[in-house]
Amino acid sequence: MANKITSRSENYSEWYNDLVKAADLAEHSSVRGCMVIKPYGYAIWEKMQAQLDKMFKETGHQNAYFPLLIPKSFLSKEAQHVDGFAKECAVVTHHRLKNSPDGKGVIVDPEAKLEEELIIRPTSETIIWNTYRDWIQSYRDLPLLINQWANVMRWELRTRLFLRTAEFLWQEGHTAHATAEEAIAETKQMLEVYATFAEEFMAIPVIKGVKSENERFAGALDTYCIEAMMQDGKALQAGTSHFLGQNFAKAFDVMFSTKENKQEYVWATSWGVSTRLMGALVMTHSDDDGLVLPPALAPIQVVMVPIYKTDEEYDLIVGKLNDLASALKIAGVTVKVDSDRQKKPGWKFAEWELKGVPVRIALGPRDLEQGNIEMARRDTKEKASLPIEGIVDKIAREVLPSIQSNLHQRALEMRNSRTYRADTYAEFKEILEQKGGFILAHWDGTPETEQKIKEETKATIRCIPLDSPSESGTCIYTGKPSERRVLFAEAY
RNA sequence: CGGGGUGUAGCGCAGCCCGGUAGCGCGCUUCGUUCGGGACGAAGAGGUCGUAGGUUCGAAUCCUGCCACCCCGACCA
Repeated sequence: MANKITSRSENYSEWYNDLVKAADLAEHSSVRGCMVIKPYGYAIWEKMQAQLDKMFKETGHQNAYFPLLIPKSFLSKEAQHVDGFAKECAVVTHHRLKNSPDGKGVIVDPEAKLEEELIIRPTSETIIWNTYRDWIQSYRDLPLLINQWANVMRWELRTRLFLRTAEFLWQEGHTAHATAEEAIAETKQMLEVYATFAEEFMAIPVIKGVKSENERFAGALDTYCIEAMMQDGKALQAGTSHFLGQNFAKAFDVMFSTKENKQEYVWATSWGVSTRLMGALVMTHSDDDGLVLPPALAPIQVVMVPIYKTDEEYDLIVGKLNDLASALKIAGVTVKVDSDRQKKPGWKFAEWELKGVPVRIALGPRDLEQGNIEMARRDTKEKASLPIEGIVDKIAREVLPSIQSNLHQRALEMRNSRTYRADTYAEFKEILEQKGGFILAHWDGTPETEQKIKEETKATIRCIPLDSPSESGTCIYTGKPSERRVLFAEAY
């Protein structure tokens, strides 16, 4: 094996790092905490972007772009917001370099100090709401539905490829509305968009819910989220949608005239998903042999490997594969014919498995004689010899959709088998220590109790699931009354 | 921010304890043979040993400072 991957059972975290590098998704850069997203990884991100962008536009949003740099004073206008982000901001203080006196390299020119420092955006609420003040005068300007694809920077003390990097790529939607009801509806709508995207395209089952006060976005009245379970039983927040109330409108003085010509503050939402979704994709489906990609997001859905000995055979077989590839492309399938003559078939099989290509086709003289072709599925590792006749249709209509739904099903079963109900604190702790996973339990609704549980067990409330039925019970920690179970887990 | 680790060829590492002018595997280049699960042979190319200073006739190796990155923990809207 050229690229050896630590097995999941041996060390899940090492497996993840090995896999991200071996599958050529990303690598560490020479900048602390910042990664280089490699072409294959970026291609997956582009597929995600394309789909999400389409869904945003279908729900009436437009893209725009705001500055990377935010004046320091903006950040402090919303008190909770600055509290949440102050500790992880990169700050621009100067605008010029000059040759150092000793002639070795350059230094920051002390004379080029900025009047006001600029913050590299950790998120764009402040710069955007400062801009919205000029864009919104009347109820006729509302709703304002904007999305931005951008990079942001949060000076994280501990980083991990895709899951938590100092700089990451994301989209952030920022909308403005005339009423609270409309803003709340928008918040929920975007949560649905994220959930649909996760389930149908990423094949990741998610739990929709509301964050507790402790976990809420800094400056939001409510944070809605989707939570997914990774293979090690830990939770990963896969997307958030915030109802911001009038907090930012008040901080940035964004008012509009109603039909009755009264001045009112605007209601806001923001919502985002990031390259962290790449980490979720890896940790939901992949195995010890490498990446496993859902067809909907695979940059290459079908790879074809020719088997041959002579030049004549090579020409014949690659020609045949090219024909099949053309037919598949017409059927809407993305294909690569791996016609590299330097690499042997065995090498290619291993390589494309590592990269998670959903379907692999191999064609050799033996198959050709019998009118057959070998097809292998990445999800189940099944290999089958099938008639060439009808193979295009079978792959496009049957196999790829089947892989997509199988991955989702498998992930759902994994999650279900590791979701528990706990009625006592002892039970709760035992599940966390011995099994890990999601725990549905009663909670008294106070931040203090949540904090205590977190300190003692590392588990936090991932969300209050939207679909959790009301059920009276008592808090596992304090014994106080509770009306519904909430979702606890250790989180990434 | 606390603890640990690592910086030597594109990548992964050995050499350091015990100082003598740098080596292995993969990859790369050329040629030939191979090709149904990570082929083989031959010939090549490639290194300011993180950095600054010190000790010494001589430093990748010993000493001191600095820098960077990684891992574990705390933190993480």
